[in-house]
Amino acid sequence: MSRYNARTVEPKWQKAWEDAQTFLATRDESKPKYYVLEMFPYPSGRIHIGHVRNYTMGDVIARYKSSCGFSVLHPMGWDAFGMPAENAAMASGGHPKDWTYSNIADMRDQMKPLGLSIDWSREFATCDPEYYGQQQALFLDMLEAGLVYRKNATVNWDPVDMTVLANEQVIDGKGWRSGAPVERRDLTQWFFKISDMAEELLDALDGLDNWPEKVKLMQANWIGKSRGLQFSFDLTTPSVGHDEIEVYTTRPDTLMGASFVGISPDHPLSKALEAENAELAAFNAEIRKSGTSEEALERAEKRGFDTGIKVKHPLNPDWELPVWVANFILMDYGTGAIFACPAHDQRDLDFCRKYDLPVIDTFLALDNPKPVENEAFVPPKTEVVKWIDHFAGLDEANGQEAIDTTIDFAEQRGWGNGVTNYRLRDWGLSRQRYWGCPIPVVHCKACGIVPEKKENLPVALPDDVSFDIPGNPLDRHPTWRDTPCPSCGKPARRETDTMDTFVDSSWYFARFTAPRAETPTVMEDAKYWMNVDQYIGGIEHAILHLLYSRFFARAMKITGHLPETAVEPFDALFTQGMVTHEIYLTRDENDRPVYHLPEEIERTDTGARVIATGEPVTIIPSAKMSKSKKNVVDPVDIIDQYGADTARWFVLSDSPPERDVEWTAAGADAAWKFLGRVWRLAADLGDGDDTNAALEKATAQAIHEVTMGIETFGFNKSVAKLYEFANTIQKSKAGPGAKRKAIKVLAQLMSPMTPHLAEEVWAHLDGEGLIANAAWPKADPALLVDDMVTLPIQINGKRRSELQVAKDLPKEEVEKLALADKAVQKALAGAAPKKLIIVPGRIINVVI
RNA sequence: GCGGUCGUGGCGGAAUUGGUAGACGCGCAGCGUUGAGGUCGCUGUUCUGUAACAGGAGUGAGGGUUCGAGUCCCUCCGACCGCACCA
Repeated sequence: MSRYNARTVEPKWQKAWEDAQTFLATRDESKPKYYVLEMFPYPSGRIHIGHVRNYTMGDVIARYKSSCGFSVLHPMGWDAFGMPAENAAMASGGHPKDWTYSNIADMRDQMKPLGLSIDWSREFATCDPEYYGQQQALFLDMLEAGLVYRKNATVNWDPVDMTVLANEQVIDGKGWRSGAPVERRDLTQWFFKISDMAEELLDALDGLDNWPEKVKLMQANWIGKSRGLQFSFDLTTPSVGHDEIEVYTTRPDTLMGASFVGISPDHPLSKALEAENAELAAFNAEIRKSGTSEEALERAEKRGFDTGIKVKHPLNPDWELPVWVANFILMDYGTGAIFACPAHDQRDLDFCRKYDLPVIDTFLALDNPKPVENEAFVPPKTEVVKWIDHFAGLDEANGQEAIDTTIDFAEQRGWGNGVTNYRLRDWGLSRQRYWGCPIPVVHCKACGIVPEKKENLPVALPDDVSFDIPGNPLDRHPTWRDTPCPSCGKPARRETDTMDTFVDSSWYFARFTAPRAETPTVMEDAKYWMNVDQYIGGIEHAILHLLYSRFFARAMKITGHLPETAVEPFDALFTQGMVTHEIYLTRDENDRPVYHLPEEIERTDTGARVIATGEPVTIIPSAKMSKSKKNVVDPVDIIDQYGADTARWFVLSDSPPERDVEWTAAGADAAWKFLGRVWRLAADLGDGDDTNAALEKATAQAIHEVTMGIETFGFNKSVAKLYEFANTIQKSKAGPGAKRKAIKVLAQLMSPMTPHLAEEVWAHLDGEGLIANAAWPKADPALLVDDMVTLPIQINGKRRSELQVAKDLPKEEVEKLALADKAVQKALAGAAPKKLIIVPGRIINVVI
């Protein structure tokens, strides 16, 4: 008996596929197309077992769809711009370009042995000038279409390194390298007008039937549509050129509970007051010494500064409210000014308790009408509450009714307007960094901002740069930066900001349809291949990447680069879970954590211990893989040890694809053993004309269930069914002819998951051609129906017995049989049942 | 802080979407194969209980709806993802 040897078998079939160009995507108008895409990786240099899971899922779909007669596009590329390349250059010299391309080469070498059905002829990296040049062309078209503009925006500034910091580089309000407290700083930056499409991006979510509900919900919340009231508070005395403060509120119904008016430290009034109020200037300066992330702002302790200015309450001119500058008010949302109603907003309440401001209830709960103390009363907008003094005359009403009534009231009397607002802000794309796509514009003293001419694209990054000085090397590059104005020809300066890497990943899926074209896309190809039929990636991209891509697809339609039908570029989305691994932890003498590699520990009856020292180990299960925690599984090691099919089989087993899966050595071993068992089934098999009805029925059921599993992204269920089917074949007493037929189907059903083994089995059993090109098996529907069913009998909801009946036995007959059942007889003890529930084909419940 | 998700045996997980909880795999136990170990094959395996049945308990905790709840609703606890310059 020959042993299955993945090490020789896998490269053999990979070569066979390559020689036959099996996975080359061709635009074949005679066939339906299918576009499978997994989110492309960042070229860190090492593939991760999470990549293996992601790409294997896509590969299963791609191979399956191909077997079903589709012309499949399954491409791969690299999300290759970004900070890690620059960080590497700063840390250890070298050039981001060399670092990136060498990483790509390494990762490609690690990926190819997985045997993925990828059309590698379409591969590109976003840092290829051929790609980002087309991105620059897109940018210019978007600029012309009015989809891009400039405005001021706040960034994290490291005053020591003299550089802009990303949010992740700000740790506890300090720069990660310098340790200096960061400051907020205003810069003029480029923006995409995504907020203009807020309504459209929100509405269109309804049509995305094959997206996870949770992703749509997260996007809807992110867009954050709200209707509220915009109105002004008049200052009692005009101050620094301001005589009113315009506020936006989503709860105008609580206006009688107003306690103060709050403005953002960056509000124009606050900034104007700084000039004459040193104390406020100091306060604002202090507040600006925090990160710009929303999380940092919201979590910061509530702080405020009383400006001394007073405003009049719009409903009662005798009622004066103080104006405070408060750190939790965002200048980006609404008007950058609010009125605070502490009784019905926890943040406002915390603030008022801290600064001893009044708390006024405006409504009370019907069942528990207690005044607010230290917990704001914030009922759902659907809950009916009792109003204390509603100025528009409400008594008992729910929040939504109150809001609507109040807006109408204000509009009728002309002191306020109902306004629809969105939380979604415009997308700032400027980055003060080298390793990104240059923004193709020129700053000319005479002509202002001038787009680069398309024939001059790409505006390529210069290679002769260094990273030994902080800041953007483009900014200080002597020749690249200086360029003649495309309009007047006089000396001018290039824009030295580059684009956010989210731009690169917002249209790569479209580029894959014509990756070598001299325009961003080619309409014929885009029309044939778009949309992506199945997109697969991590849940961490649920909001930004997907929202930006949806925006870009619309922008590309407007600028003529995508057809109208492609404005929602991803027909179906699947978000897969992580691959996790246990962490092995001990503590050193100072109680600091010490992490151990799996090979450094051994299992004991009670847990595990360090082999070298015998020290007991704490095992943390299901942890995200991280180098520093020493729990990373390298796919290259797994492929060396077991082969790609084992790794592929494992990552599809056990966990549902949307959930995390824990990598275990024992699980990998089990996968490997199973593949060996399948090979042995086929290896010594004879031939014959014999048939076997039971095996044929099992085969039909396996085809049905495995296919359903793949169609519904239940790969773990397909895997379980394949185990069962293999067990059935193994235990079957059928002759070699019948078994041969069953095993060939088994190989086909396994081929999307373990393609190398499947080819080997197929070839061994004299299958025709490559299994990759064989048509997907079809189940005989007649073999899928059972004539008899087993009905469980419950007594008072507890299973007590069961009944074998013909599938179509009339209800009355089932009833008779159920009541005649021994367990039922015993429980009834001669009495009649209170109720008898019979769900045909499902269950019987006798209520006593 | 805000938004979203998840929680089932010793472990990973299944459950036709409100109808037999624990499929399938790991681990463990017993038996067989093997010179031994591993491999391989067979049998068993939620807990409790029993000689064996019977019986009882059971899906993070508590409550509710229902003939019937892992699944629906409410409260709480824990873990994870995102928060606009990480990709």
